[in-house]
Amino acid sequence: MSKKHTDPTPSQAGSADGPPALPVPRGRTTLGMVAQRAGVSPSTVSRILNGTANVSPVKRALVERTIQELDFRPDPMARSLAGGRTMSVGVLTQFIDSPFYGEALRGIEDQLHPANYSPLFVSGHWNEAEETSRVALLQERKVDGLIVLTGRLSDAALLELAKALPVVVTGRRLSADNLYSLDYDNEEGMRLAVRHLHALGHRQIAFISGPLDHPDAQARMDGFRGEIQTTEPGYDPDLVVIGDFQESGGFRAMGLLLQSGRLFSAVIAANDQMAYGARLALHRAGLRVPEDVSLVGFDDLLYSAYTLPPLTSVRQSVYEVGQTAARAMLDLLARRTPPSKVIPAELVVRESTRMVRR
Amino acid sequence: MSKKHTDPTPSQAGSADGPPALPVPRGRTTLGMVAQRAGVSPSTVSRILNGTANVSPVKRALVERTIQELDFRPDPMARSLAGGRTMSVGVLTQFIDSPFYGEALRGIEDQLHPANYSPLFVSGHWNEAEETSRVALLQERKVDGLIVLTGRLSDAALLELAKALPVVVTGRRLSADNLYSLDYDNEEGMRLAVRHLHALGHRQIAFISGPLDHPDAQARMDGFRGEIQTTEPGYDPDLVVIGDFQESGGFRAMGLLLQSGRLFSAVIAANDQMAYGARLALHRAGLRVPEDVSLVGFDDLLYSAYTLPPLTSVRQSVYEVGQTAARAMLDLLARRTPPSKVIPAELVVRESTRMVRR
DNA sequence: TTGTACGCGTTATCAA
DNA sequence: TTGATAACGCGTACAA
Repeated sequence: MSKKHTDPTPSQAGSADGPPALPVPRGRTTLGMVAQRAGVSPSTVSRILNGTANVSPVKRALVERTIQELDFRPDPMARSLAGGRTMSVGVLTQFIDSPFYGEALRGIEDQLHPANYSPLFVSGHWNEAEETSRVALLQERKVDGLIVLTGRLSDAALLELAKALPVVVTGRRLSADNLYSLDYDNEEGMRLAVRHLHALGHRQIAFISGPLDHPDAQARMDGFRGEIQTTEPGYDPDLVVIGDFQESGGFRAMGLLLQSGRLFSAVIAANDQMAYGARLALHRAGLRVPEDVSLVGFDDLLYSAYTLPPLTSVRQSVYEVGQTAARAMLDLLARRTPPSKVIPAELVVRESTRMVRR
Repeated sequence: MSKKHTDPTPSQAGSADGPPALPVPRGRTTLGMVAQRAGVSPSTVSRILNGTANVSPVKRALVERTIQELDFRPDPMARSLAGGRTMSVGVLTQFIDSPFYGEALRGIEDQLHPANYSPLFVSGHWNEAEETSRVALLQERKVDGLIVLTGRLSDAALLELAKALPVVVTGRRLSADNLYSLDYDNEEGMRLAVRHLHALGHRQIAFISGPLDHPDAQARMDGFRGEIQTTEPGYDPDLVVIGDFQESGGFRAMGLLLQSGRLFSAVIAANDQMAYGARLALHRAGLRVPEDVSLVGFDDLLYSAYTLPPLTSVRQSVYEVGQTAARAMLDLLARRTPPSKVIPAELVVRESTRMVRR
């Protein structure tokens, strides 16, 4: 009789006290209460919850009904303490408000939520030390898995992590047990851009690169260089300038290009943001896009369809990358082998490119 | 002698095995181990950690040193289970990749982290039911506090929540114990925009509103209407059209405006994204900005400085909103009263507006 | 000021 | 198949 929680007034929701009232943080139904009410032991309830062992169909049904009635949901914290899952997966991104990776976050969220997992977002700011400490934080929080969006962690560090928990990493080609890597095809995307311009008759193609210590930037640069080398005048280092993946960097880079006096009829920016900056610089210099120079971006941000002129850009659905990463994580978590999948790059031709002027 | 964890090999970090190796998830140092090593009771360690009671300076120093040596960090889960804090605060936003609220998330993150709190981001998608369920999820996860970025929860729901945990809301004017609300001044911002245009001689000013069931949209609409009513021709309902806060909606809205045959020399869009769409529609119609029509946006997104022409827009530092909200939360958590602060709106004049043509 | 003992809600081990 | 029982790591009455 001295039990603490007795008669836990089930389902008292939906009374007539106003609109969608928040489910009253009821005196917290516990697993023990369910067990008691169903007349079974706590272990049995736990087993049913986790599918840890076989339970007789009758008891299972009974317990499941009771769970419904009491609207019982296991406490993630208690679960974690006891060595179970936290139903959360850590997501290491670089800036929480990145227009590029942002879509990936949404993809992850959209996939994880229906599976009852919660993403835990942390930002590494493109700084290895910071990434390392954020990942440590995630481990403290006992995430069940870790999704790493590119970033600067070493392959070795990732491999090491994969020994402790399932890891999904994008922007890399790595192979290991408990580790799934998902590389989008930066090189191919860049090749597409070069070929497009080439087909339009452009021969002097300038390139605004991202910072080369940035994995995406390096890959895109490789793609550009590789493809351009197979064409007419070949690769010309004077036609490439390094930016910082920001609008301002693109602006400055274009300024440099213009100053250099080198001629070019087209420009590829390693990302859309730099393309925006470059476009403004061209405008300031009295040059029109695409009449005077063609411009190609990379990423196909949402805005790019609405810039003036609408920007031709290389698209690799980052949203899809996020979704795929999350699904792979779910697979890993369920001890299934995720299907390998490549996110294709695709060129979206709009109005910033046209046939070279003769 | 049958203790489980003995001699927990302290600080084995920084050996010569490669670059910034991840701090080996050591066999987890526990509070008990600290206590044992320092020769005090676990409770004493706990008290020092939480400042729960007075401890003699000598023991305190000793324990603190031991904590350093062992690199001990309390387990958030265990802490939560035992009724302590989780050192996490829930953040309800609407879309994790919103270009507008994204900056706020960064502001929150930047403030919370140094204080050792982790944000837990969830998205409500402008859907009251979803917001409610996400908040419930946050409560399950036992967040210490809750930051709500605008959204559709009722004031009543918020007030109810504030009884259970500290709450900070933006985009609202609410007052209650344990609740801090932070309203940015949409109305004033809109007034600024109208006055600017008016000063340039514009009299026929069209307005592209956001969806009116959206709090920000309503406030901005109110601001526009209020100010325009005090001027020359007054408020003309035919000159306002409802958009959806997206580029595409701005595009369509401008199309409608153009079709209507009504004359106007300037347009205000309730947010930058719609301004982008409107600008493209104007372009398609052969109208130039600002030569033929002046255009003003709202939010001053990062891109707006790089659009063609650079967009005149109303700025209210969302980053600052995030920071302020987070600081207020920290205050609430520490049982201090947050200073009331208003985030001022400011007009950033660029090149999309000019004197009306006569 | 300090220590002991218990409880938080769950999972895991071991018997039965 | 099921049920006790012991952790998990920490906070906190309560006692000393």
